[in-house]
Amino acid sequence: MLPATRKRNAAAAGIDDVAGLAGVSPSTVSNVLNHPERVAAATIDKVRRAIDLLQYVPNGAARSLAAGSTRTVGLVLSDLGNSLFVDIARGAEEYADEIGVSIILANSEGELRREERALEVFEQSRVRGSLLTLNDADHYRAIAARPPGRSPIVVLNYHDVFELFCSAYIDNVFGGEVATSHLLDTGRRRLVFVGGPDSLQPVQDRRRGFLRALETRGLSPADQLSPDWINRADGWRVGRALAPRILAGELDGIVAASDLLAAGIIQALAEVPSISLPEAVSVIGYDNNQAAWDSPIPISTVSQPGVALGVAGLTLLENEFGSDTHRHESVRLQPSLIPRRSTERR
Amino acid sequence: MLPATRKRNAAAAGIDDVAGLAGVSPSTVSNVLNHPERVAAATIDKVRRAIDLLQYVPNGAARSLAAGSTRTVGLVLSDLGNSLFVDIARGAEEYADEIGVSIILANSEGELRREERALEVFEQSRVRGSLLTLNDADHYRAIAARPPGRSPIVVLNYHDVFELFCSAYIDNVFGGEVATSHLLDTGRRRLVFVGGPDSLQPVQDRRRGFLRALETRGLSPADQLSPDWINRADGWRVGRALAPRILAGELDGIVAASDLLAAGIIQALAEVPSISLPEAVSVIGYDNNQAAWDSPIPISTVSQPGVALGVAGLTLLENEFGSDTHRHESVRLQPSLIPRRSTERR
DNA sequence: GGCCTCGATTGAAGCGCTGCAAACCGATGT
DNA sequence: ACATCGGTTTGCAGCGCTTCAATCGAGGCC
Repeated sequence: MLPATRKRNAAAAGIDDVAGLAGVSPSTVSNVLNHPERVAAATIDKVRRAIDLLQYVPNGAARSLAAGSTRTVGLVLSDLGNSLFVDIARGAEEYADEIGVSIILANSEGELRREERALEVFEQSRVRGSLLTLNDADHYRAIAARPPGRSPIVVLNYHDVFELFCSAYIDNVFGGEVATSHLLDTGRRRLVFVGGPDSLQPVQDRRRGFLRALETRGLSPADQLSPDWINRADGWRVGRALAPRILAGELDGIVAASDLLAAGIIQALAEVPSISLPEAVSVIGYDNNQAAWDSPIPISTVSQPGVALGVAGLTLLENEFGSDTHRHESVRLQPSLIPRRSTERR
Repeated sequence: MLPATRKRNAAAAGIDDVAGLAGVSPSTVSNVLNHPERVAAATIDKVRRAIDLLQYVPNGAARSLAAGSTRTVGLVLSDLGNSLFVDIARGAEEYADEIGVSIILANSEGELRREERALEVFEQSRVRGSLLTLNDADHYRAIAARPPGRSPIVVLNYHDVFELFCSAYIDNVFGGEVATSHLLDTGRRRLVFVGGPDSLQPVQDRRRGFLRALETRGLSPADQLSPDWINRADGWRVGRALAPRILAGELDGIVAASDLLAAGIIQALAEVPSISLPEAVSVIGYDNNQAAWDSPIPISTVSQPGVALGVAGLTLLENEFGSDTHRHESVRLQPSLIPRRSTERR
């Protein structure tokens, strides 16, 4: 390893130093930290003062070793570029703060290898448990096949139908339905769904929601398009292709599987002077991204409760951690409609 | 297909169990893990087999307690929504992997309170040191005023002129210069800079680079605009305002302080049929965001070496950790030009 | 053969903290 | 006056691992 050059601070204060200064025993200092209710108010004061004075920072390693458990949970995020995951982190962190837990993050880039490695690192640091965002069934299977971990895992943003884990996810079918119903409610009838590929479970679900909403009212889709991906450029191409059909009156509403897609479509349509939005055609996106509100024509969208997802995940984890007789459960969260100008009634 | 039940391991194997199974002493197991060069090859084999068999996961808390140091470093990111920071994380993680260190992330949302809290959590887990991305001078001052930490901090994406810390940052003045020179090189002469507010140090620097590039060639700016912020919507407004001036031939090149800004400008201009890009006007952005390549007219941009920044930061940290006689240093990284269609020669 | 050397292995001593049971103490009840 | 009783405080025994000095054993050498 490294040569013995390990002293930065002359000597970091330990619990004994604090105890000495405060004139109590180390145990009492420990109690102040962990079970303040057992300690007399005056003593707490003395000890706190000593802690401040010495700038004592308890050694987490020693704490968790002695206590046999941590107050840390791991969170593996699969795409830091996606605001949904950032929201999940935000929610989990917020709630963690509340219950006095700390969160450590890891970024898997959606790669299975890194998901596994992150879980390993977490297990080494003896987290209480881990939250893991998952995208597709293959990863799910791989994770489930891991040797039974020491600490519970809660799966986020993926519906674990087998209930091998606790899971929390967002109801994308419902989201698609909500988006579609909104267009129907504002008087549109000739709707097209834009989104692909269907190998992405959320996209597939949104499409299913779209179809279900129409079916419920005895309508059928004007069309369904599956661009290669769901980015702005794909939307732009779709928009170009759709423009003539809009002018021909073939369709009056577009349900896009993502805000980027919707933004691209709107952008393409804006370049056609004879099409004015939202009169000629309503467009709704999905995700409540920056792209949606930060657009010349603010885009209606379906907002995913990422923050709530984070909170729900952590809650599940804490439950599982507490009980011995635990049955895995799934929590389903509902997305919500955010109407903006792009779907205003004409 | 999948095991229907998972139960937690009754008792996780410890180093003694491994030692027992392998028929050696716990010390030897420890040596296999930490100083394999001291152990006979045959013994290593035996021990490794036992470890696998028992699925032994060493207890990190105990390790770092006994060893007195960790192989973990903390990384505080100020904006997970910005791909630069995600790249920094990627770079740091990559290099960390290489040198056998693990990274724990925290998300500060650019809030000082959370930056401080994250550093505290890191210190409790006795990281080797922390990487901290900073935005503005106030935070820098607050962090510098903290009681001298036990572990070194390296500041990222902020030029610490006082050298209170090691720092690694990207040369935004140079970036602005490169962007501007590119427009000049492609025959544009009447350039305008768009970006604000100047309280963001990077924006200010980019503007300075813009001015410097012009000055070098004895030119002066056609104009400088300072929208409230640097998002797409701001760009869109700027674009609307600029359109008539472009038609009037007042300007033929736009240097935007961010890709979102550039994308907004281009979007606004695209709606004016008589302006065609990039013939009428060249636009260059900054950041190499998705917004830049994923645009109907791919946007030239200046790419920031986020990955390299992460690597540089971790390198600085490791240096500081190793040596006793350490002098803080700053590493400056150069951004690079990515020419795309939006600045093609007319 | 006895002695020395050197790589490989081991036992014991903590790392800094927490949990627990035991100890303490002033107050209360009889 | 003495036993009792909560609320507080304390001493002690580890938590699971690493480290370091001590030990072991197999050659090598005179």
